[in-house]
Amino acid sequence: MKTLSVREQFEILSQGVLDLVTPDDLLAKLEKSNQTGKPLLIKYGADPSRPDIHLGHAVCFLKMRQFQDLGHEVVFVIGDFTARIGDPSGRSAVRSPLTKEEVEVNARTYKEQVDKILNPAQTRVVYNADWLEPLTLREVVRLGAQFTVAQMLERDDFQKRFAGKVPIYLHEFIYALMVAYDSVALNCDVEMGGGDQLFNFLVGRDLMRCFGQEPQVCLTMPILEGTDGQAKMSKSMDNYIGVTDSPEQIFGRVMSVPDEVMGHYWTYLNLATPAEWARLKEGIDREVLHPRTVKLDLAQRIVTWLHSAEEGKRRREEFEKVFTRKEAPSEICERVVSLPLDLASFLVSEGLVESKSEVRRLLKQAGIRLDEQPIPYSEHPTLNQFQDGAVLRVGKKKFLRLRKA
RNA sequence: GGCGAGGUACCCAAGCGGCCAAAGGGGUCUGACUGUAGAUCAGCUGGUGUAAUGCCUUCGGGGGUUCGAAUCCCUCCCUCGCCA
Repeated sequence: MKTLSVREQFEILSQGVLDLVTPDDLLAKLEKSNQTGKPLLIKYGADPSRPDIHLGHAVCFLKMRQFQDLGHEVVFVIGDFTARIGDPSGRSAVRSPLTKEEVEVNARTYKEQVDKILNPAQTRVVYNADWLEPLTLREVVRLGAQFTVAQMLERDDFQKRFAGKVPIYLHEFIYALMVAYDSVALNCDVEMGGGDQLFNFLVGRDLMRCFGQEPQVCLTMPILEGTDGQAKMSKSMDNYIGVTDSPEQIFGRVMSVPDEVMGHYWTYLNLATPAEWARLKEGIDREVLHPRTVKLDLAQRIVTWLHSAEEGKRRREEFEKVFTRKEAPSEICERVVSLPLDLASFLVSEGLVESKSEVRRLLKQAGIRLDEQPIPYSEHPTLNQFQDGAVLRVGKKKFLRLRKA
């Protein structure tokens, strides 16, 4: 397809991947597609109970986009079957089952976000309940007969939990089989996901063989660290940057990423080639480039990508204004208030602070300011006067402009 | 089915009749320093507030003993392990 040779396609597609099982299979599939003119089917399993897409997902989507640009087709498998059953194993969160309607709403939200990165014309959405629901117990048991418990326990996650005496539920094995069966149902060519999915993908590969299909290529991408630089990016860790977050949020969150993982953001998100990043890194190490500047560039690039060049520039200026020069942001929510103002109740009702006790705590620690002057602690903090347009600031990031009635 | 070990706040984990809103660590948050990074230091970390040895909620659920229970008893639920 297009003007690129199979070899060139392969080079592009295999760049930056974490696992590729196997390179030869991918080459063969590309070759076949090239000859028959039939696009490859790229599968991606989406969890409809978590419709928020963040930069961690984007690492995969960008790779999928490359496939699309080479003429291939992406299929999102919405895991509505499992979502509608619910997952009782979650120790922390009790994942309650979703209704059909909720799944549909989430799937639509999902698609909208995905369209920011992928080409909608080459993106298909399917629901796995369509083929999982009709399976009989007989068929499920037969699927189970293809694998041994020892094979299942090979999965890193299971192994750790088993060793750590953390419960592993039987249905988790079954879920792994179902993900694999999705691949059979679709007869897909490539399955894509994060590095932690490799095991599931390999199960799919084996299962396809059992069904006499050409086994899928398993392609995983490196996991992007969250803004804490530690755990992988995820909503539950609250260390994520959503693709639909506001430009301001995105910019701020990127700036809070530790320097050590900044390179991953640059390279995993295709904002720099490894060579380009190496050059930036060298500049930082030789102290000709300030790491902050490199991060500002990064934040600007990401905002530009997910919003617009104009926003990117604006956000950068705004950031420098607020945090480098410590000025108030140019856009602040305004509230008309009347005096005297019960500060604690006001801050809580405005949602700036969780509770009145916290207001007290913040006051004690000089964390609430009026026009950059810390408000002194008192048991019943009351504002008796202020200049019209004065700026109330809570911590580093929350601002509110006060207007007189 | 039998035996044993467990279930404590956002997470890990101590406590095992009152001084327990519950040690310690991690994380969050605030302040200093700074580059809204990291490191470091200091502080905070259930709510309410006539400010207090007060009240309400919180030590798996329910019930009981007691002036008083995270702590003792009963019962139920759940997890882990060993043996069947």
